[in-house]
Amino acid sequence: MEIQLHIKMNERLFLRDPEHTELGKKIIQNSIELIHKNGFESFTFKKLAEEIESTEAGIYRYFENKHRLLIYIAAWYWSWLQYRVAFTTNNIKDPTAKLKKVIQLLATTVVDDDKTTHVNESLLHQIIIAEGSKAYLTKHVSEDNRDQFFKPYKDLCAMIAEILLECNPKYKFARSLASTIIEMAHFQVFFMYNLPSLTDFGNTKDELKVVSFLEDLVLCSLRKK
Amino acid sequence: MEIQLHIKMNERLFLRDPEHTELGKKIIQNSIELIHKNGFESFTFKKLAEEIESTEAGIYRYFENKHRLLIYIAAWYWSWLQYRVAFTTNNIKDPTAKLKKVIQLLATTVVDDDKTTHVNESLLHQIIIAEGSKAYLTKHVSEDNRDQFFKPYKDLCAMIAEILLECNPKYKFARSLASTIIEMAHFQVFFMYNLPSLTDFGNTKDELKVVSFLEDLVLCSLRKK
DNA sequence: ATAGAAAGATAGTAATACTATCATTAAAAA
DNA sequence: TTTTTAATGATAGTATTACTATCTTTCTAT
Repeated sequence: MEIQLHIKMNERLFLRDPEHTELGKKIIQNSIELIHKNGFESFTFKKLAEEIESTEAGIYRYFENKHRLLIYIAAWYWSWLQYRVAFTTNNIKDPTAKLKKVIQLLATTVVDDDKTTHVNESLLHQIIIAEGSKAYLTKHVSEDNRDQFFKPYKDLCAMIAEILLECNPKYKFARSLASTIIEMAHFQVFFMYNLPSLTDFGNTKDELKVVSFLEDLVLCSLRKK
Repeated sequence: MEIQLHIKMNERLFLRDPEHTELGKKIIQNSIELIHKNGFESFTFKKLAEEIESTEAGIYRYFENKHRLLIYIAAWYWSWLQYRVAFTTNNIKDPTAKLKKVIQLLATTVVDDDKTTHVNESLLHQIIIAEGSKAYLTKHVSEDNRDQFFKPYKDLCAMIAEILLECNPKYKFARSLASTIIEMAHFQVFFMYNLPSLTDFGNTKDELKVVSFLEDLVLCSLRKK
């Protein structure tokens, strides 16, 4: 049995749908690899074109600019995570157990998922840790938000907030705690590897310790007082 | 009585010390204004030169590139915050009270401090919220870290971690919680204004609610179990 | 009076971030 | 089978960015 996972993306994110063509898929796949390798700042459509043996102009037919492409792959990532959260927590009754699953999904290394051929989820996860915030840390966030570019992120946040409220319906900051979990699952891992003294896990580099920290943080907050 | 506050900066951050000359001070002051106005992405040394009626080449005598300048002003900000934390919490015995002060300093709007003439702290605070992470979210973090560029941030984090340990010496994640407080004090404010559904404060836009959230988060975690 | 440091003026280069145009190929519709 | 259309390739060109280099002028400390 072969199952293909297809994520329907916001059409305003691209000029031509990259999922529909070979070149499009190559663009996604190779931009993930290039951004992972050299970072978003030094990533250019020219370099990408050389990598896939196409032309710069060809890539501009798919994406307005490299920032849109970043938003695209970030949105894809958040959609995919939401699917994984839904899948993983399905049939689990205990909201605390659900929460633990979610934290683990967010903070630990991803293994490449064969259900999507042209996306290397492992690299993507690392990209989002290091570059994801740049998708919204711009002067045009609000416009981009109006165009619904961040809907997948916001949906995931809302989903986690619901689980938090299942744990404790009286908790007052469900959304903020949800976005804190998401951001910190990534930042603490980034810090652990790159600025270790900002964490308590620098010597072991063990992602499971980030999980412990977040579990402790969240479960304490939700405990009824 | 006039008191001047001077922050000694890491010398590797600049080519010529901007605090020592008129042009240097103008560079700092106006780059803060320009980055605040148009964002870091669209900020260039050319535009800055026009603004201060100097030349691009002149600015390159002070900073290697605009990213170094960003690190510089971020480092200045973190040093300044550390000073404020030390000043504000001085003579307070109760560690919980200290903590509350710290959270407030981090999350609420800054009023321009006359002790420093060439830095508009209010704008600076807003810049760091929106652009601060870009200082370290790069492929060359580790090198920059080796050059001690993030020392002020790490010192502040360590200082907050100490207060956390005063509250509860058995708490296991003091550094990670400290960096979480710092990051979230900024991100939650950013989200509140720009992606409100990621928070619980979108309708009121009240920074004090971010303070409440963080206080709740931190104090729960530190409570002895 | 003069040496040295800082700033101004100007020029130039390679790379980036695009836009435009025209030809070619491949697949789908008539 | 022909015709249309969609996608791609090839090439060129522009404005801006991110620098480096050089030479002159101004100011200031000795």
